[in-house]
Amino acid sequence: MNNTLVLVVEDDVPVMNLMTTTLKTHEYRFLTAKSGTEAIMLASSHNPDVVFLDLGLPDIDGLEVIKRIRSWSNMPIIVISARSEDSDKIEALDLGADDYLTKPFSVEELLARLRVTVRRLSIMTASNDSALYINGKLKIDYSAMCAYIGDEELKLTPIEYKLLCLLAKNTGKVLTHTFITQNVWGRVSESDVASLRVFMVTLRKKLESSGDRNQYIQTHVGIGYRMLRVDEQ
Amino acid sequence: MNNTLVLVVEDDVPVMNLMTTTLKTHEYRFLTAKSGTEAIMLASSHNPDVVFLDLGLPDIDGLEVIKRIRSWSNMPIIVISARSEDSDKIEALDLGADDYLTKPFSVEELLARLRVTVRRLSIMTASNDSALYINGKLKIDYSAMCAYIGDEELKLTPIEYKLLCLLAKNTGKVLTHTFITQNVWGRVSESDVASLRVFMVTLRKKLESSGDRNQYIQTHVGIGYRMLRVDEQ
DNA sequence: TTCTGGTTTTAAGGTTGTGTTAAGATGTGT
DNA sequence: ACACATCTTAACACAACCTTAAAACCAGAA
Repeated sequence: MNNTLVLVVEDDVPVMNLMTTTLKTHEYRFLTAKSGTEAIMLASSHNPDVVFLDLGLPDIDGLEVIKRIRSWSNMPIIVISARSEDSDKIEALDLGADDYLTKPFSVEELLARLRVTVRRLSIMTASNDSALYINGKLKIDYSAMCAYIGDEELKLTPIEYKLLCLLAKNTGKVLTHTFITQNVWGRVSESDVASLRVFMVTLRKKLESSGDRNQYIQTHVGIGYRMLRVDEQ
Repeated sequence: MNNTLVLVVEDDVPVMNLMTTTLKTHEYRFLTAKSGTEAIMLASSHNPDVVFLDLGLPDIDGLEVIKRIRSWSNMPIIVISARSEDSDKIEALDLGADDYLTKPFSVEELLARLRVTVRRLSIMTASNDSALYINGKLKIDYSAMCAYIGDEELKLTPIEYKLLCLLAKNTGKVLTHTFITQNVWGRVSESDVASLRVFMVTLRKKLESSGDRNQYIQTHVGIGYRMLRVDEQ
């Protein structure tokens, strides 16, 4: 079973079908978008592992889609385009695309390049992430998606958990409001910052439960929040 | 100045020259190998950032070179080959190549794909590293958005922090009042210069806390301010 | 010395940002 | 449809921060 989630952005229905059936037969999970705005929304809300992006979209230019996604994420983007000029390739690659295939493309090559990308992702995550995060009494088991204070499991909602992980993975760094909302909600609107504040309250309360009086999360006025490394106690 | 080291593996001298002169003009550092065995030796001894690999080599098959390198390293390998069959591409990519260009290739595209690879490398390493400014006891961790005197963290307000960074990034240079206010407030009004003075007071006070008697910030009457480089003490 | 222009320092509003609560909206599973 | 959990939104008190003004200070020049 393959767990990779691919976002396919393509407005031409036959091509789209070709890609999705290919992905399906090779047991990839996938999402589809027929326009740039839809693509950006899905990319932010579902955080796919890879994006297949056609440049010729009905609404926004594909290059603009790359730019928007790159403003908040480094997710791999494989461009699949009918434009075969060198200048098009170079522009897309320099804007942040990871690969560029020209139509008509070979399905087998597409799959091979997808495998390259997935392989690279696994190398990156394997080397950087460890499954267990420990800071003071706080523990996070990423693979189990659980957090603990001491031995007691925290009952966190999905957003609270995401928020805690984001802070934990950046322990010591100040994260701006917009960075946080982009990574948690995948968008930035004023109201998200208000929500963020509410979540910080509940998250802090839960962290302080079980009599743990450590100050894990620090506020930076006008900027954002930071998770502190805490001494054992 | 570009610090990326590229290993170019190619037995055809004209093509080799094309690549090396291209790399030279774009200020990449590079090594060259004309055979598979030489390539493997150089790859292991110099640990290049990227490998350009021609598949048609006199001694070992290029695919074998990929296999050997992948047995101990994940360094990016960009294959450049005369074989344009899909099956060749797929085999190379599945053996561990990161990209595949067919000859004759566009120099500009090669450079663009090199930039993609370098960018990806920097993303992988940048996540943990933090850009650090050090001057006497003063430290600024830009990625964490924190400043320290010795080991003690300074509690700076947003404007104070911006101001300190601006001065630090221009250590040794005198910055005019208007330059500073433009960069901190994004506008220039008379009152901002008054505010600037107040901020200089508080900033200096915070820098002098913890008994650090270094004079970091110098006043230039009628002009502006300057951050001085300070001796260790 | 006194004056002058620029700077430092202090302190008092005024503005903005944050924590907190609670009610309403949304979603999910039964 | 219902109950339940979760999320969003709005409101408000409080804290942090910024601006402004005014006084003290410190040259150098008359």
